[in-house]
Amino acid sequence: MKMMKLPEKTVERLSIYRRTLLDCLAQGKTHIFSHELANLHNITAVQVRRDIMFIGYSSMQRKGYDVKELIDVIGGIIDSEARQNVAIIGIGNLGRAITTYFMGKRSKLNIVAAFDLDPNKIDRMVSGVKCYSMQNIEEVVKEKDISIAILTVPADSAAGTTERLVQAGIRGILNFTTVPLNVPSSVHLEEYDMITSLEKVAYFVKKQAG
Amino acid sequence: MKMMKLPEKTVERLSIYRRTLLDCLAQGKTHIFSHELANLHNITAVQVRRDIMFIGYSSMQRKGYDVKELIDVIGGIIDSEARQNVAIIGIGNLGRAITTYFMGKRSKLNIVAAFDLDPNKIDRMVSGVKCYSMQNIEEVVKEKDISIAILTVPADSAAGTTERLVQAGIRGILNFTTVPLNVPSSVHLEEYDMITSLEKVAYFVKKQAG
DNA sequence: TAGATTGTTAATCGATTAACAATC
DNA sequence: TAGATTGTTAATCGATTAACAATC
Repeated sequence: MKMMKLPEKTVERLSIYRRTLLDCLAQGKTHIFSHELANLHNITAVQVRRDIMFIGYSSMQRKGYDVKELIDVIGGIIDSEARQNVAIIGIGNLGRAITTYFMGKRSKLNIVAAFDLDPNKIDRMVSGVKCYSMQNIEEVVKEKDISIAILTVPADSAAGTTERLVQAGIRGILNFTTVPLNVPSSVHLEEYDMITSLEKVAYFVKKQAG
Repeated sequence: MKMMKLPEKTVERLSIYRRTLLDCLAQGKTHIFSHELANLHNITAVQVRRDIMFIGYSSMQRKGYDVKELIDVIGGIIDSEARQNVAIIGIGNLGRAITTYFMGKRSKLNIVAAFDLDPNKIDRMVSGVKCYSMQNIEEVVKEKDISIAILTVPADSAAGTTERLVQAGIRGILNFTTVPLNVPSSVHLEEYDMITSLEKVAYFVKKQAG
């Protein structure tokens, strides 16, 4: 069955629902109503139902959604069938924070390599991941079949490193640098800018002061 | 002059434009066309012009926007007149990464305190910021007039800590934990979820594989 | 049944883009 | 002038919400 393209926001929420559902399961909860799931995320029950409609899941009874089934259905939609290998590019404070965060959490996404310039890190394990030299990006990406890169390098090397990742055949990049990147449309790019987030909070806090 | 409410996305882009413009200024560029600014961010020139229209700035000549003036106008819109004090709650890898990132960068936003449970950090400087005990959140927030909190604590203490921050009178929270938070509407909440971002990249990478 | 809940269509809201007159 | 650029209105697109029939 070929799946229709999901709205971006729905994909994001499905990822979040799944984690909440896993918590519910761990607590022994077998069914959950749309309004319960909605309250846990400060959104409306209609939105939850619409998202679930998109993935074609139905609850059958009026007892709410079956937690276990829903977890599996979401997994079937957003997970890849095969494992997807991930690399951290730049294993400084941020790189280590992200790595520590993910290690052992998700089954289909595996952080299989880190890259850095620091000779003290190269060829060692850092936060549980083998660190390679930046010089070997191309080889290691191919050798380990890495399709996704998390970019946590200093701003001045962001553009150059991205160029090399694209050349090496990476398919998706999650960019934590404050440099806007240019990639071909065949590479999926997700950018997160901490400074913007903080300035945004500051702006809305100021506004309220009115 | 009372400023009209800006769209959220416009606020985000203004923050990004400003940093690009500061780079341009540093490179001695005095004027910039809408299409140049657009190309630097992979967006359209129309969008840039519309954002600039929102803040009521005009270029006067057909020589593009005056870089310096535009920086100032954006600052006048998104910055607070007074300084805004920021605290990092939880100064682990992520907290340190963020702190290092911001230190000395922005003039109106100041990270003035960190909080942690680790006795080795309390009452010391960590990444250039004084670290206080979590037990003293309420006092220090008031004493130092902290209006914004960056939440980088472990998931299991996220909800409790948020409760205390709200009680202490915080006005805005930037949440990096994977726990969705509940705050009164008077507190501006911005959430960033790394796991969702990575799962989203993975989903779209998979899709392309078709 | 009456009440709670779901799934879905239509309406609304917000953000982006197309189109174009005005300006230098 | 002709060409490039801007500022702005109208049209489009995408996401959320309101409304409601169907189900248990």
